[in-house]
Amino acid sequence: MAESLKGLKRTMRCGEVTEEYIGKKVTLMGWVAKCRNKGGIVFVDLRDRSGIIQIVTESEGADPRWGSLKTESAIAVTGTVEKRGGAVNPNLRTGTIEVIPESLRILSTAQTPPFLIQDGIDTREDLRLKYRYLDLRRPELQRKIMFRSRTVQLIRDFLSAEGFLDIETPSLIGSTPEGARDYLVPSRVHPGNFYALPQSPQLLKQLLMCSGFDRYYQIARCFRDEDLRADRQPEFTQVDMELSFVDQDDVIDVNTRLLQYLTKKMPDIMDELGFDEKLTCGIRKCAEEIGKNGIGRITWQDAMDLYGSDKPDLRFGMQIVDVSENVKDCGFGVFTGALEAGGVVRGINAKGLGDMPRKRIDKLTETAKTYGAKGLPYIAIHSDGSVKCSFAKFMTEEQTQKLIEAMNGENGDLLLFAADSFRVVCASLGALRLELGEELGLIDHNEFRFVWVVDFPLLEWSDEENRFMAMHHPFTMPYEEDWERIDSDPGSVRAQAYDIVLNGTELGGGSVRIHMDDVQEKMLEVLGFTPERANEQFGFLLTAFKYGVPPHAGLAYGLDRMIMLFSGSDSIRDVIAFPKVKDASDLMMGAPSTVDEKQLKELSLAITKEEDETAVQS
RNA sequence: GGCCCAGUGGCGAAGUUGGUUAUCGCGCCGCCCUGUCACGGCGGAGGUCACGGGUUCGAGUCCCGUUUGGGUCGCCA
Repeated sequence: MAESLKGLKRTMRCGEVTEEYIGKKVTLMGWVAKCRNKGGIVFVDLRDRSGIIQIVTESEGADPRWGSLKTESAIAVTGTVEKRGGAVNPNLRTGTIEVIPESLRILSTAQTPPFLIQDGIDTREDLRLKYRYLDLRRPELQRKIMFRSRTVQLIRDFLSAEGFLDIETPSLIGSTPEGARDYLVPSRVHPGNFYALPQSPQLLKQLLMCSGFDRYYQIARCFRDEDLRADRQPEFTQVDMELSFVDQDDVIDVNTRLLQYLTKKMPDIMDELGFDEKLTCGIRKCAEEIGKNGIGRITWQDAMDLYGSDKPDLRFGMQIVDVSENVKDCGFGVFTGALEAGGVVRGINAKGLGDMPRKRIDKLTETAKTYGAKGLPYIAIHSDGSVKCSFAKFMTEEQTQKLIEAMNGENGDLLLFAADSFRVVCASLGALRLELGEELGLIDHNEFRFVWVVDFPLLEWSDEENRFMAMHHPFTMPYEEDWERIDSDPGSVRAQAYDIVLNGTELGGGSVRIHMDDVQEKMLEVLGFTPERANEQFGFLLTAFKYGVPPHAGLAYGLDRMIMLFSGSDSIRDVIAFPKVKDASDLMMGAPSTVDEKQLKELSLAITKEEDETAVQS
């Protein structure tokens, strides 16, 4: 059935054939996307990664197999390019030409695929992932994967021109239990000992700074054994970089220029690959904006206060308003109670939703509750001017009116409030803001809005651990002027840490690192490390820092997220060739799986009975 | 670990308060068609309604459990 390639050379890809080739002989190879057999004449759409071209055969003397080709078979065609004899197809790049074949080779006949190889299909994700190699044939995914490759090349071009060195760091490293759960790899030669796969090359890149490679970057695979999300895979790729003898502004500057470069270059690539014009246009607009004005900065505190999030979506307003002052003397216990407990009372104004039905408000309440709010007090100002306040009986007419004024409430507005700890209020109002912004159509999905979020807190209190934890990581440099409060008020110390945020998604983050040993020692002490444990875990780094460490700082992007956002994808899985599903398994390869008893023995591992039974069952 | 959503021929969906032979579109197979490109026409095959149990005279439909996938909270320094 299958024929060989012997004596044939592909001359170009399908989409690369242009009118210039009219009259010339070409050899094309690809997949049968569609076969339209009209009886006396057969049209075959031949597809490869570059696009589709039409092959036309008339019955007189043509290979009869043209009329009965199986879709998705791999074929080779030699023939002559001609101007179309019939109507042109304006939807196709090769729509004015076609190929009249001389010879056909069926390189491999395809079975009927389990789903259609087309854009816009609505097939179950698990089926698509089981046959990922077929799903990847769809033009939509082809475009995204090729866009990813081209973007990585742009990143390399830019960083290389800026003097960054691409240096690889190992994947088998020591485990550092701070932060995310590690993926562990058992050692055969050291029974009972384990490597960890890197969560990021953090410590290694800092050591490269000690070695004098003052500008480093790496497209680095990272691993975190945590639950998945639409924008989170257990195995993902970072664009990781570190610079010596620089401060925060230097890092932000070079990265702003990187993003300017990328957004400027991307649209042409996307046009070439056939992306949606609106999306490309959105990126062009963004490039123009940040090319002229750079990328704005917002402090972590402002981001939290105004948007309830450390990754604010700036594509729309609906800012959070603090009304603590306005309600501190009212009769509503929920408000006053929260204030007495050291919390805050804040609200958002959903313009135009004042007539929202009660059921929908209940749904919003559920959203607020997911984020820890105990309820959702609201004032609905109906379009006829009548006011429905869910806590009216605790308020005087005057107090309610003042509250409405403070919220800039007008007829037809819905005012939603949260009264709780700062954290809960931010989380719930921030989530409501996003939900309502979407509902009100305030978010333009072809718009791209960057922002640098700066001045993160150095530490974050953990109830679970009952201690302060590093918000970024334990090597993050505090602001000098805040450092004196490290004992008296550790929570108020700000860090020289920064995130780059795009449309409400954290694209990347970084910090200036501590290069002074007294600060580092104190930091580890505050984090609850005994000198012994610190030495055990980071001893190599602390020692290295004793031999002349340059001041250094860096940043790492989530490459998958970056590609996801710029390609207009809803899920990170669309821009990763072989992604994993929610429970971190691979539906195509069937990983993870059980292994031979022999392999376990070599690794000095034993599976406990209970898990063994589960393994046998599956 | 919690919560929410979904699973009906190969694919996507419909299926009413539980009621005869489970419906439609795409795909697939056969025949016809010389300018199609979402080709068209005629005909056909293809279903343990995710799995297990229960309620009922009767379950795709109701209940319980399981499972698979998605979203999300926790988690992700």
